[in-house]
Amino acid sequence: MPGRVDPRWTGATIRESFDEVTPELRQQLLAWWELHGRHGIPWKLLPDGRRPEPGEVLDPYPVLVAEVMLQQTQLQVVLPYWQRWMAALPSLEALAAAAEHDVLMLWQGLGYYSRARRLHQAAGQLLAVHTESRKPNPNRRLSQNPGLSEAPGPYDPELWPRSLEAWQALPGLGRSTAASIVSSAFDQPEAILDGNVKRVLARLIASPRPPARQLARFWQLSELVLDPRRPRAFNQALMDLGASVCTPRSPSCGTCPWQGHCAAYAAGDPARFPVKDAPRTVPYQVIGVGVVLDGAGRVLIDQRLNEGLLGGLWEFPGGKQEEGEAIAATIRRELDEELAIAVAVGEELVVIEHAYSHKRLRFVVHLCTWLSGEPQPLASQQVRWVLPVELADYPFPAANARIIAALLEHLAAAGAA
DNA sequence: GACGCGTGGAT
DNA sequence: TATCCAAGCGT
Repeated sequence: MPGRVDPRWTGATIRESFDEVTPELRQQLLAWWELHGRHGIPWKLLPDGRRPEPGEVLDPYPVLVAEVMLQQTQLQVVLPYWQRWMAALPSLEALAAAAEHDVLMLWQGLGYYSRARRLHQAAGQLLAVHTESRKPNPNRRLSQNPGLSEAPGPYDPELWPRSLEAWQALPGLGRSTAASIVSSAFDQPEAILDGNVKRVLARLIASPRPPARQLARFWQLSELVLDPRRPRAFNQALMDLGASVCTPRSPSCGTCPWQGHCAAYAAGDPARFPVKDAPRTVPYQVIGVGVVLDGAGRVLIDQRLNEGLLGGLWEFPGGKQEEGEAIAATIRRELDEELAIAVAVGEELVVIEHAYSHKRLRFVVHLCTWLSGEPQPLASQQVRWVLPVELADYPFPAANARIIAALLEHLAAAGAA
């Protein structure tokens, strides 16, 4: 039954039901937020720079872009990417019309690249629905097409869904991102559940189990505490609290508006929450990489498949070193298997250690000379010979960006000699 | 429900 | 330096 908390959640200072303390929790958090919250986030302001009043609507497009960028990514990292994106693709129409290549260029360095491609798809879907609904349709009754008589807002209200379900149906948008969008843009009462909220709530109730194993209950709890009168402000306040006060390592409980209600604080060791599962050991692999040059000074790159790691980005070809295999042999074998070319492996260009979320790689990069075979995209979307100066026009993952830097240094040194 | 999926900031 | 972890989603 909604509106009632599992008795096991009740911590030392939460003796009755949550229903009785939620008004106080809301008031305390919002009062704290007015003084200490992050109020300058650009996509949460009106065009004139004012904060929106309760119920006032924001343009959903900047919010959509920001919320997808913010998935598993900190605010200060997102900000410059969002600024650059909005300058390049200032509208949903511009995004939908953009080439995927340009979308990935704007996302380069942010990570989780499927987000960019799915956001691109989502823009196309939103616009396709809109275009379809605008087509004259003799079978559609007028009453089925409301909105045409509504007063025009600062954005096209017909273009953007209001319901959580419609947003969540878009690629790359799950419940939390969809809820963030509708609560931010429309001030609708939908609960969110990101890392900040999980941590704050886990401490509030001193949850003995990892949030990931209690997702339904954490969603329910986020719904319970949400202030339905000021959902936009409340959700933002909850995240700000987690980001600035209820931090992972050493929370500043002395300044927390919820200290008096926090079961983890009452238990004496708030940093013990949220309880975590034991971390998985990440595999370690050595990758042989070939920077293949032809006689015209061009270098060979390929575009990765959309599925899997770094999908859609470009790279220098290579692959995993096998047991007992010399790295030069790895490079020759991989370029034969994946590109059907023969190369002579030359000097080592650079060695790069790089950690992903789920594996650690050591890239051993060698300059190579192309010998024979027209490169084939046997394990990639496409392959291309480009001049080194043209590498800046392709989206590369972070580790490959370091290879490019090393290559340009090498060429500059060779040219100067 | 577990796992794959990037990168950089903070400590 | 090593580790944690971030405005999560799709499969």
